[in-house]
Amino acid sequence: MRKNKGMPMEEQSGPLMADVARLAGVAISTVSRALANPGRVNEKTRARIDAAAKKLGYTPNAMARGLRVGKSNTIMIILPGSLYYGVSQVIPQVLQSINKALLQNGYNLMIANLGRDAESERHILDLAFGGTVRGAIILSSKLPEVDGRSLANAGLPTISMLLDMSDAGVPSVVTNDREAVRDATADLIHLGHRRFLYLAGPENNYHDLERFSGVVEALQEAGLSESAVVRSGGNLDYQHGFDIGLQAASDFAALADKPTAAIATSDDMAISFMSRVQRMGLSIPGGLSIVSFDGSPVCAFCSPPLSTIEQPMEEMGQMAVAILMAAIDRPEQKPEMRNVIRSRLIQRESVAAPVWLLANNFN
Amino acid sequence: MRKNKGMPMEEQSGPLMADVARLAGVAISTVSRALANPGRVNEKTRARIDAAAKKLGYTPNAMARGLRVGKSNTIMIILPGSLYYGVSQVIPQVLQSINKALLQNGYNLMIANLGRDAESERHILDLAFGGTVRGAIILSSKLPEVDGRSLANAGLPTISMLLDMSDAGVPSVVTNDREAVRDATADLIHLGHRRFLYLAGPENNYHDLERFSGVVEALQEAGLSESAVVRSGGNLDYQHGFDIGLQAASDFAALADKPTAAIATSDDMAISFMSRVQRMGLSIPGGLSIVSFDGSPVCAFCSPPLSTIEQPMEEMGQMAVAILMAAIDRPEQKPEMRNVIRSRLIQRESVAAPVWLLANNFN
DNA sequence: TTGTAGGCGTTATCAC
DNA sequence: GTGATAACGCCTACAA
Repeated sequence: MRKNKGMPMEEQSGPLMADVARLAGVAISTVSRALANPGRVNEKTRARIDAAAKKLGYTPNAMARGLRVGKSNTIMIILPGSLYYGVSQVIPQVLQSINKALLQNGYNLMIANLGRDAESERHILDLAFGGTVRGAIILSSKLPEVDGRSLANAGLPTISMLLDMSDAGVPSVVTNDREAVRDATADLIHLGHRRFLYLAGPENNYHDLERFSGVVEALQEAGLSESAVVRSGGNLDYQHGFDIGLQAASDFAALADKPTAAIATSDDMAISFMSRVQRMGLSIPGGLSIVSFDGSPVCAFCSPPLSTIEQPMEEMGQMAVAILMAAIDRPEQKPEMRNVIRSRLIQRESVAAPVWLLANNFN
Repeated sequence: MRKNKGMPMEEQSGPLMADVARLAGVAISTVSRALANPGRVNEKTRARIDAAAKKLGYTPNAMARGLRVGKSNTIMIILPGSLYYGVSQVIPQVLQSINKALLQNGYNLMIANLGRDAESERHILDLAFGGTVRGAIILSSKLPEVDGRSLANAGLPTISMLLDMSDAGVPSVVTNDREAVRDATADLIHLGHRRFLYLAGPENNYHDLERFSGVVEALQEAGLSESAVVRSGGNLDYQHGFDIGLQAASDFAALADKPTAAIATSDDMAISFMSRVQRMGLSIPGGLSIVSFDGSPVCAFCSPPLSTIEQPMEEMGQMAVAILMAAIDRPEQKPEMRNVIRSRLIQRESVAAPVWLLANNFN
């Protein structure tokens, strides 16, 4: 019989370490050692203990261990409340790769959604300050902060992914958006394009700033004016990519001096944009070239197949976890603040030289 | 100074309940009550305690509470290792809706991946038997089971989603796949189609069985033979939907007696299939009608826009959580074993009457 | 190499 | 209404 002073009514829980110890005829502490530190215990005792544990189907209680050692073994990933999930599979890929990498390090993954409400911030801070999690990977631009508490001073190892938060002191894993877009734009210029349409996500978002800068840099390098690019969008979230594309198609239709190339900042917007302008009678890439962003597999099956800049999510997830693990295990060692993974342009048939150049080939 | 007998070196942790008690000038137990059970404590004391807690930035330690009450407040979602993430956004939507619903009930969401390896099964069982999680939502057809332990007898409230596991005693939330496909097929028959191509996911998978049965039922009801449908695929995972579609296009090309309608069991396969057969010169829906499955938003922007059967993920997630909460809070009450949410066919331009019927309209 | 014992931070019971 | 106190299950410093 167990004692039951000060305890609530309880359904039967599984076997305890004490049960294993009794069956193996040793002290509890020996069981603990045998399980956690097999080297520090006699081989024969260890075998007896293992057998007993297996026989009872013993599983250590994670919360008791966590409380005792003052460390949890779960990591939280903070996803923006308005989660972007388009054709790009970014989120599932991130989750998959992070979870896999964490598992190999003995950690679990917990999901937290960061909305615009104080409630979701409070929840995340509870997770952080309540010792539930041991570290965080954040995919949102804002650090949770509400009534005095802030993730920034939770003493919680935190890594940012996709967005550069190194300014806020958070080590970040990002892609070279700007460079990739600059190169893609330079390619278009090289093909003869001189007038561009840029499809923007939410204005002033890190990605928008980076990617648009890439366009502008390419124009400057080619001696072209910034006025060579027309911006569309800026008021909708990436989540509404399809709507951005539709709006951009309207904008395009209304332009007197038509661009010959479009640069979309997500595959969603590229796809709906392309669909709509084709329906308007425009031919692609003949009448308009399109380059897009995200590297969604489905782009290969658009008509025409869509050129797109791929983001190596698998690699980014692995690196984020590696940096996080280092931050946990060796806190004294200052991590690299900005970690860049290279994007790759996947070239497909949505890009060609502009028609006027093909027609009168004298440039 | 804190005592430190038998304890490892420790970095400073946050304020404790004892600190709040000291600052408020009450006993620890009163603080505990004030925070968890505000009604059972004097209004003025409660206010003093709240103020003290806020001032110190106190956050209760979740593991200590969990250990004490013998219950955790996290739920795990078990995702298949070969995670299907195509254009359909099924997984992100599921996660989003489940997480949101759990949050409202005060629970956290933990991710677990169930691969084909014993290691991942062991990990999940550790979570279950180690008291880390309070319940599980499983999206995989196999219940983790390894060396004696099985999720089936972990005493862990478990709900299946997408797949019907009611046979295994697991309450399930599913869509009416079969019925939806039957109706869609009946529509095609009604339009005049008499010969069909069926694009299958992995053979004998629950979804494949259900959906193909739907096709066969419709044929039978119309007095047509089962030989009216040709199956393609069956050897690849849904994850490789694009490849299934490409293979189906080859199969289609090789058929002497061409089907006039195709039924795809995921949007991915429909999209790559359509892309490939169009490239072969086939016109859609003129030469071939296509109906697909998943309801991916991108289908609206295919050319032609793709008819697809939508799965209401949001609703399914909410129901799964509702049932899980009931299973946790009222274990004596037997839950409904099979919970069906209706799918909806989104009709678009990829479906039309077969050409021969349009041409000689005498049937 | 093994056993003893104290305590991680919280909550529930019991007594006042 | 409030305070003292004993657990929850495990780990580790220390003694043997």
